[in-house]
Amino acid sequence: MDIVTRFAPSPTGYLHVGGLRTALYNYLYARKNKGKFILRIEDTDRTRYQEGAVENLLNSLKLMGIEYDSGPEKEDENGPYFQSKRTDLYNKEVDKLLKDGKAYRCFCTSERLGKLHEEQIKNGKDFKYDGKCRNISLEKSEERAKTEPFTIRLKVPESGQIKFKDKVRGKVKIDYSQVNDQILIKSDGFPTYHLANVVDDHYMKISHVIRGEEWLSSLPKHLLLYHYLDWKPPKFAHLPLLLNEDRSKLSKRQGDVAVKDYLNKGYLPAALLNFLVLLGWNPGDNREIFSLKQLINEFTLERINKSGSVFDIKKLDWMNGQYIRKLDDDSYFEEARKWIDVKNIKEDKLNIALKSLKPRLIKMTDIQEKLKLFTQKKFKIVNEDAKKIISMNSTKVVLKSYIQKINSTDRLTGKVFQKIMNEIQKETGVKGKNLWMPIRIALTGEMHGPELDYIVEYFGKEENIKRVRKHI
RNA sequence: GGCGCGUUAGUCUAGUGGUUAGGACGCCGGCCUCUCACGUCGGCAACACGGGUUCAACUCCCGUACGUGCUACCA
Repeated sequence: MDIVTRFAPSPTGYLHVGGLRTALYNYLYARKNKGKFILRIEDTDRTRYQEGAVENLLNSLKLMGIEYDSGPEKEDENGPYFQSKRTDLYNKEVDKLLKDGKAYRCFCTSERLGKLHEEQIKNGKDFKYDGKCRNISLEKSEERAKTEPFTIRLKVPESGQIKFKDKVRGKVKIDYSQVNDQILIKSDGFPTYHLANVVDDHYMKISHVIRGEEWLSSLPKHLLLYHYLDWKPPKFAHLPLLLNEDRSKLSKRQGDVAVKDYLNKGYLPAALLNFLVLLGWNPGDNREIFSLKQLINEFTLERINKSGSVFDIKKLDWMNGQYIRKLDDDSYFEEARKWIDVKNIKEDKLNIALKSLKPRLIKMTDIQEKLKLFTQKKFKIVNEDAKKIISMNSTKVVLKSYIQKINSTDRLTGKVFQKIMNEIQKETGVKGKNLWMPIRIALTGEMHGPELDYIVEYFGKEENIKRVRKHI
């Protein structure tokens, strides 16, 4: 069987990290099995549609490196890939259902439905449609349809139960008595998710539906639709939810959920992907760092787990740091430049500073702030300990000797600096903190920071002398 | 309320009847001729509870609790 998967978001805002993970799993499964990965836009709810949402979705996916084979801007014979452009198809199929008595027109007003719902809540009953229009004859229904507004509902068996297998959950069974006569076509003529989804998945030849757990409860409706239409249903895999820290469903309230937010904050796409793939899936051994290519190789549906996972930003931070350090220097320099705004610094000089920062970054947005240590022209020593150290007697001795020694070198590199410090230690007998800290403080004003090699080399001979002289 | 699904450390997870319950993040500590970070080494920390089944249950069954999803003319 040919493997075809799909990601089917609705254009109601930005791409959500949970959506990204769903897209990723679908993508990985398709690529792993040399199948196709499709993007379909589910825009049947005109009230929730947001301008620019589709462009945003496409753009986010692109930035994350997830490429689809068919979809918007990649239309082919199975398209169009916007549900709003496929209404004829849905109507054709629902007509069949109507004729076969598998669906029926419902003329109930939303007022009546609202009242019904209220009563059911009050009486503690199941919240279901009461079937008032269920047995209107087809002829009468056709007649009334000419003058009255209506919806079309799925005729769900009144008793019995449905059993099915989910690739993630295993065997699941649900009583039909629990399943509502779902509306298939809304009074505005547009289909609901349930109808459109099944029809599209069938005609787009989807072999595996990999989607969020929130759909598990409505799977009976979908399966029933496949059965009524005499179609072979695809395989299903319902993914565990992504959760907030308090274990509720991941939401905007408790932090960022848009993929763009994370990108803007300086998380690398590869790191975000790597982090997300591990929320609900594992390779079966202790490895944690994976490139997209490796993931394609390793991914299996069988290793997706059942329980929801908390989106732990601390681990994302760690992983992003890993990815930054893993970058080779040239790619790192190139990436870093996107995140900083510096003027009048020569490239190789800037690179020295950047390199010293590389092991210290969590997010790319950290760079600008950390770079200040190098770019600031003036500073005051505010730390009390630093003041103490800089005014010690041994400090004067060390600094004097330091100036003397760098005066007689032509180029002050990190290596030369190490040699000089060695000599100073031997000559003055000062060592450890008392030897090194004076240089650091004189150069930066701080007690903490990157390795001195880089700082010394960055400033060069003249600037070293200038800064150190002030403290003798 | 009903129904579905889930439950190994604070978090992500490995584990499929007999293990000193493994790894990762975080946290704590040692080391890395200055600091902080990186790295490295080590440490703390978990099978929700109660019944079964079995010579033996984290593992199988039932129940309870808790969490979560659905119960829309939203997806």
